[in-house]
Amino acid sequence: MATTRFTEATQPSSSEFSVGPLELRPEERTALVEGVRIDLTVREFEVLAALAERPDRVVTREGIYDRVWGGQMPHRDRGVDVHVRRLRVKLSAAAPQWSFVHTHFGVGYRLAPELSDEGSLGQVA
Amino acid sequence: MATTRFTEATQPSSSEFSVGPLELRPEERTALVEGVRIDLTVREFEVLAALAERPDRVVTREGIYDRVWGGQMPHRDRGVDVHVRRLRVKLSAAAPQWSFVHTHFGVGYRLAPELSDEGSLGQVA
DNA sequence: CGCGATGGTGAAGAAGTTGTTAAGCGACGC
DNA sequence: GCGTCGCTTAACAACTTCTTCACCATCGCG
Repeated sequence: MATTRFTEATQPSSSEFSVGPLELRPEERTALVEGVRIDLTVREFEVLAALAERPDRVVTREGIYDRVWGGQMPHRDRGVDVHVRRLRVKLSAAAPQWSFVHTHFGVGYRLAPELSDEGSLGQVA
Repeated sequence: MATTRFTEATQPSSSEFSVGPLELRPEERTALVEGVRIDLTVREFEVLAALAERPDRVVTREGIYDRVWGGQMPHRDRGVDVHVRRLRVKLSAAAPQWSFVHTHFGVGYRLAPELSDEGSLGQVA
């Protein structure tokens, strides 16, 4: 990757962690895919973080809600869904060959970086 | 697909348990056979859980119904049967050499992982 | 062996969930 | 004060799952 080298200067804050090609920097509320920074809003980042804290685990909507907004999720609230969508849009824009967030019908979402089968091919129409 | 390694991070929730090669994670409504996730719907998982809670015991349809749907099973209801079937399909798809759910005619079902006799034979298409 | 009862199977429609888009609002910076 | 940005909410479309039904296979019993 053509990441500019900051010989030392770049001290990783203790809290940052990564899941596959995804790197999270909670202190900066910043995420990187394969080294490329993606611009997430605060909410988007929080949702991502909620999922990233339990990679490959299904996190319920309630769990995400509580982790991001705090408290009980109002019945039929769609906030989580909408933010997950925007997250997906940004993630796939930054790394089209990867799929990260998987839906578990009736339960919630799961974060797991997976290479889409069309990875080597040009790309979907 | 490229299986991503989740080095550690994944801390097991306290409630998960297993029966033979089968692992259940109630919080996530997720089941694994020999470590491989199988995609079960919520109902399917609940039925499996109802059986898994009493391994090798015959659980009556009424028992399963009450555990999954709650309340008295309507006379001649076939819901349990239908879901058991779909469960079987998915289980055997994930682990063809195993048979898990056994029918007890006139009574109910029993969960017991058993190696099918053709396990060693190469009968794979 | 024949019959009634029970379970297996496949399919269609109903019900429930999620995807997607856009409008309304408030906060912020200029 | 105005324009921009992000969050929330609503509405509709698309999709998945559940339920129900019909029909066939199998079981148990006389």
